[in-house]
Formats: sequence, structure tokens, C-alpha cells
Amino acid sequence: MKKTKLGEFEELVLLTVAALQHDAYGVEIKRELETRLKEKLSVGSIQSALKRMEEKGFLTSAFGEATLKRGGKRKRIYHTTSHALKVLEEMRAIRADLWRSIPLTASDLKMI
Amino acid sequence: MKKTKLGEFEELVLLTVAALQHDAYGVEIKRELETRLKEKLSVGSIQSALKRMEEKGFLTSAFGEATLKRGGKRKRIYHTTSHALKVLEEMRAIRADLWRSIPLTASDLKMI
DNA sequence: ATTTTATTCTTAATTGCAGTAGATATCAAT
DNA sequence: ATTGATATCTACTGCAATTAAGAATAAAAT
Repeated sequence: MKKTKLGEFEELVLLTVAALQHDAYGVEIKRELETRLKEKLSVGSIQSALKRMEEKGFLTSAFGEATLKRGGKRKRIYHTTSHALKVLEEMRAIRADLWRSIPLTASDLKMI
Repeated sequence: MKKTKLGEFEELVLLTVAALQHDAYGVEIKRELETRLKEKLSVGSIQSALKRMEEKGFLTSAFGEATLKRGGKRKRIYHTTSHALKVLEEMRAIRADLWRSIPLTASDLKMI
């Protein structure tokens, strides 16, 4: 693999940040990903993935504006770097190529 | 992310096994994946991923027939289980949905 | 028959991602 | 002041990912 490597979970978090755009902060990313994966996630796992990816240059972050909402610490809003989008696209292409080269049988298709 | 328990690298190896069909043994998987990823891999990383995935029920294995080639140990041929194909398809669907929900701008597209 | 070369798998040890548990911070409502 | 809701941060543990060296098998060369 690569030096600038992305883990499986990190990739999902990164894609979610890209999808959420300006609303990409820890707790909201957690909600969105829980909906999509249909399973419970811990906030900590998201936060540590975000932190790792910021250190590796996949994300930048800045504190969000104060909201009219009830309370809580200031939101840390994340944003994908162009490098992140490149890497995501590379991985998508590699997987797409692999899928295209898999000769699926009729019985395989039934199982899926 | 507890349910699937399939790592980033494991998924790539698993897809390669599915693509190679009856030729899916360690060294050949290494060659194929090196070509696709355009980077060098160690044999050990492939072998340990294969072993882990067999223990987890994603793969089965059996020794291959003798060949006309020069020498070497007996090949251990791997085969994906139906469970593996299901999990792979689930992951593909989740990523595809995420990609669909990413609003790419013109400048994003240029960078990719 | 012994050595060399080619091919493949195995094991041991290290690094770093994934996930848990709990602490910390902020503000509204009671 | 206490409770409840919203949010981040940190320290820790398990296991996936990777490296590096070694062991096993067998054809080909000598």
C-alpha cells in the first residue's frame, strides 16, 4: 500500500465529510454515517479518525460560528483537501476495475 | 464498524481472489495487485491477510495440483465464500451511495 | 547424488488504524 | 444550583497492516 494510506473506516468518514460539505463536524458525521451503515458508532472513533486524517493532510479544520442551538463546545468543521479527493478517486477506480474483472456466476448473483 | 470486520487491504485482496478465480494463490495475487495498485507489496502482507480472512470465513483454501513449472512449494489456492461476496457487495453499495451524495464543484473535478 | 536456482508459503516482530470509555466544555431550562 | 442536551478531546486496548527473515518443495544443472 501507500505511505499516505487511508484505512477503511477513515475512507468512509472522509466520504461523509465530502458529502456533508459545510455541516461536516464530529457529531453530525456520526449521525450521517450511522444512518448509512445502519449501525451504532462511537463518537470517539470518528474523532480519532478525523484527527489522524488532518495530520496526514486529508482534512483541514476550523471552528464554526456560534449557533442558536442549545449548547455544546464549538463545532470543529472539517473540509476535504484536494489531495483527499484525488486519493478517494484513485481508490474508487481501483475497486471499480477489480469488480469489472470478477466473473460472477448465476449462483453468485443469487447469493447477493 | 463492528459487523463487517474487513480491513481496507483485506478487501482488495478479497476482490483479487474473486477476480483470479482458480489462479488465486499468494504469489499470483501479489503480482495482480501490484499491477493494479502500481506499487510493490510484500508476500507476507498478502499471506497474513489471506490467513486472517480464512479464519473469519471469507475464504476457503486447498492445495493446488502439481504444475510443469520449475519448482516451489505447493500452491495454496483460495476461493471466496458466498458470505464474502455479500459483504463485498454491501461495502460497494455503501460507498456508491456516499459518492452519489457528494456535490462536486467544477474546481473539484479539475483537481481529480 | 549433490548443489544450485526458482517458486511458494510461514513465522515473528513491529507499526499504526479502529474502537471504547470516560473526561471536559457550553448553554438552556428547571 | 442542578439537570439535560450538545459537542469535543484524550488515554487506552485490540487487532489489522506491514516488514523482514526463514523454511519448504522441487526442477534443473553439475
